[in-house]
Amino acid sequence: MSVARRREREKEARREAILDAAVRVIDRDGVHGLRMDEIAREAELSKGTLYLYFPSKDALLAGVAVRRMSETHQEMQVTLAECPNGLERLLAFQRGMRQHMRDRPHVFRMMVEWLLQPDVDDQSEEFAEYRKRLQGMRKIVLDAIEEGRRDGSIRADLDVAKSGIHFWASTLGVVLMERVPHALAKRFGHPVDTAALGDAHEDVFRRAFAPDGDNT
Amino acid sequence: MSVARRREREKEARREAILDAAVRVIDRDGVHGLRMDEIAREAELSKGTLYLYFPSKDALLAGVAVRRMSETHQEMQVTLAECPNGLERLLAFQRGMRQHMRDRPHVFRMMVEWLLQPDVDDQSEEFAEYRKRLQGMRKIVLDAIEEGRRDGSIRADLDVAKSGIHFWASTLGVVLMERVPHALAKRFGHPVDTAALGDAHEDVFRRAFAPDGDNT
DNA sequence: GCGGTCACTGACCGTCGGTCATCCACTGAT
DNA sequence: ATCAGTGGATGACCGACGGTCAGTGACCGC
Repeated sequence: MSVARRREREKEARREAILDAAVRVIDRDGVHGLRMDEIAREAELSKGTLYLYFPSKDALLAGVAVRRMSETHQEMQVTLAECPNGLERLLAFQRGMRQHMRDRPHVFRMMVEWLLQPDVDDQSEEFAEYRKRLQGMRKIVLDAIEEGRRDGSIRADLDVAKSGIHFWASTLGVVLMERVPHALAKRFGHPVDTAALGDAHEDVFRRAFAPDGDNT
Repeated sequence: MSVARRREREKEARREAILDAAVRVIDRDGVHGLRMDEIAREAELSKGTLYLYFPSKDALLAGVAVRRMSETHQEMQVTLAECPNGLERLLAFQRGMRQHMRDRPHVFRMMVEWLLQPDVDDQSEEFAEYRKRLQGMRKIVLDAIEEGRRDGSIRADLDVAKSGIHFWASTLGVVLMERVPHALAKRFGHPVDTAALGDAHEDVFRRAFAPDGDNT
């Protein structure tokens, strides 16, 4: 009775093919204005079929996001392992996040955009997986701060949870502004030096987290 | 020939009435899922009429945003004037922004959401006005840093433009996360202490911007 | 009172996420 | 070989929503 197994394999393959198609469309046309019909066409399937594999557009996008999170996570493990202490690891994490957003601007922009939407479909399995990955990311931050406190690279009087969530929040802000230079220019009326953002970000947290009397 | 003048007055009044209606709808139902039909119904006008006064939904929202920016700006002038130095003014500005977002969660959330949209209609007069207000806000930040450098409350070796844009970016991140506790909880799988964000934010910049050797 | 203007209306359009009646290829039992 | 049953795939269709425009009527100057 290997038919059932083959069916299952094919089903999984098709699911992956749909995600592949979605990534191609996103990389080609951007996330903005991403249409299910377009993904269907790229995957050479009908739109209805997409809904056999994903309960909603949000779920499909969550599937794409999970892939990207997974890639980032893997790439970062190497870099993070090389860091001499907690503070450096924290800063490397933030650099890694920003780097990855630069590599896949559309995909990451998508992740951020629907992160802000209040009514995202969060009931899907895909979303549950996405949540898991995100928790993993967050754990990296918390662990790095914790370790930095132990190895002396970060002030011992810092509240880990508090600083962690704030580091996460401000990094989100930096990434957002780095990734929308065009929108920024529209709003501020002239180009903005987004390249400086990363520098400033790192410098600020280096100083804010350094033990007292250590302002290198 | 006062007819023309009266017409103009009435036109302005209707425009304001539409904005009033929009604000009421937003305050009642939230920005999410805001429909032009709903604004029209609230204003006791037909949808077509809205488009006689605003070229697009984005423009109408920009009109609402301008109102809010104006309110914030006014309220903040008082507080800012009382600050003893540049650093305190900078921090007061950030507190003011966060405070206002707390008072008008829906409206401010809207501003942020379509700030992230790449294809917002930015050709309208309303948007131009919005841009002007935003530049005003940004100027407060830059001036505060500049003044802080002069009065010694902020490190003299800071690059004003660089630090300014970063302060703006990270404040944006903090505000975003403060304002979406529900979405945060969804993603992190448990409630997040957003109240701590403001504290941490202030603490970080106090330390990062303080002159060397001054870690109070 | 009459032609012209102007604000206003609401039925209608195009787009897009999502649904469902239907079809068709394949399977396994007879 | 045949055929009922299964399940994957289809695409026409729906409803929601931003935006449009031909038509209406109130008011104005003449």
